[in-house]
Amino acid sequence: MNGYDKLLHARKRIMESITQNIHLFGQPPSAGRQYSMLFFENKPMTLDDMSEELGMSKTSMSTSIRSLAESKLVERVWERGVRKDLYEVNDDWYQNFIDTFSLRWGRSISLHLSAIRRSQKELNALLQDEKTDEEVKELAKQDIEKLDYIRNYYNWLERLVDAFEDHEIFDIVPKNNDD
Amino acid sequence: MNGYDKLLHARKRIMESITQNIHLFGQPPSAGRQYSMLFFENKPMTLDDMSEELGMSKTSMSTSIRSLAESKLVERVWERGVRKDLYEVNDDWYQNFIDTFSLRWGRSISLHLSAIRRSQKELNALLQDEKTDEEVKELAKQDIEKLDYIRNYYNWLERLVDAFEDHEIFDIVPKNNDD
DNA sequence: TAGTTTGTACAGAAAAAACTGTACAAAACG
DNA sequence: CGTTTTGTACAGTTTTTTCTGTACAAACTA
Repeated sequence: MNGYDKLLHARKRIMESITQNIHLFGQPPSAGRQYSMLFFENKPMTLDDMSEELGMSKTSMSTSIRSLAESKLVERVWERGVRKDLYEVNDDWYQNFIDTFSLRWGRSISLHLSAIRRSQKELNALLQDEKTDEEVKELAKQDIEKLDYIRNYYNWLERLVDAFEDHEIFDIVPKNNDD
Repeated sequence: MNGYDKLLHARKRIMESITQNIHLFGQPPSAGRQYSMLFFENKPMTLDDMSEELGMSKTSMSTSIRSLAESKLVERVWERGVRKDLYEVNDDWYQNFIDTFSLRWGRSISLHLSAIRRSQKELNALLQDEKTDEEVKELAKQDIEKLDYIRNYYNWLERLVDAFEDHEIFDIVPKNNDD
């Protein structure tokens, strides 16, 4: 095995590692191969480049690169004289992590909080209503308590997301570690 | 609609919200229905209870409850005189979040770090070797630099996971918020 | 303007994940 | 000890996701 092959071998290990974990960023497998290829490629690539390099359809490249771009894992770049779309990796992995984290959990948080608000309103109405059975009232009380708990949890999660987004998190877990 | 139906309606909204987001905990949809049912049920349930209540196969209940238990989202409890396995939700949602977070990212971290270590070793060997082409050496240098960057990132992520696991995170994002 | 080139919409194929039903081993019971 | 109950392994089915190939609209070129 010559030097260049050894280099490729070392790269390939990392590429597979990335590919196997891209699902943590909500990306399909092909996006993982694509991302890891772009990571080692030192210049921006076109859809046709990627298609050829990975031996996959151009359609597939198009959809997965869009998914990667929406999650800000890759970026479109412009180069004079080049008509095709060019893409390269967004190389701030810390920010990538933060963006993905807020996106994934943020959706869940707002969905839950609005559901909780509505249900608590209904349950409170049930408590106020004198026509409601005592047993049902008892259950409603229990449910309201449970919803109070998870509402507090989601509030915490919301503040956690904020702490990531405004980089407060780096105060307790700093980036720089020279070990 | 009578009082009890209204209660169930309010519950159902929350249950669907939970079901739709259970994938964030790496759980299949059926586990979501199961979990949310257990959440409102005020006593532990057996596989047969769940199967009947959800109208799903017992096999399905068995596999998804195991998945939930492995992620510590539910717990097996014991009750005298009851032969069947009984399950109830683990109601510390903060800890659930932390456990899932560490599990999901922890796997990725150790996988990546070991891949990086190996590849960096190979690339360094390539640099030392006088038989290696200059061009290849140049590429190797670039790759080592890239791997240094992501190694630092994964070290950060590892410390982040630690900060969650030992609850340091509650220092900057405290649980108690009485709004 | 006509002729290319380029990205993506859409329909269908292939692969993966989720779920079901049967069968059976292990445990509990009497 | 034999009988019954209980959870799960496994094979097969359904559903969902991922990927491909064709077709076409928009953008660029000359």
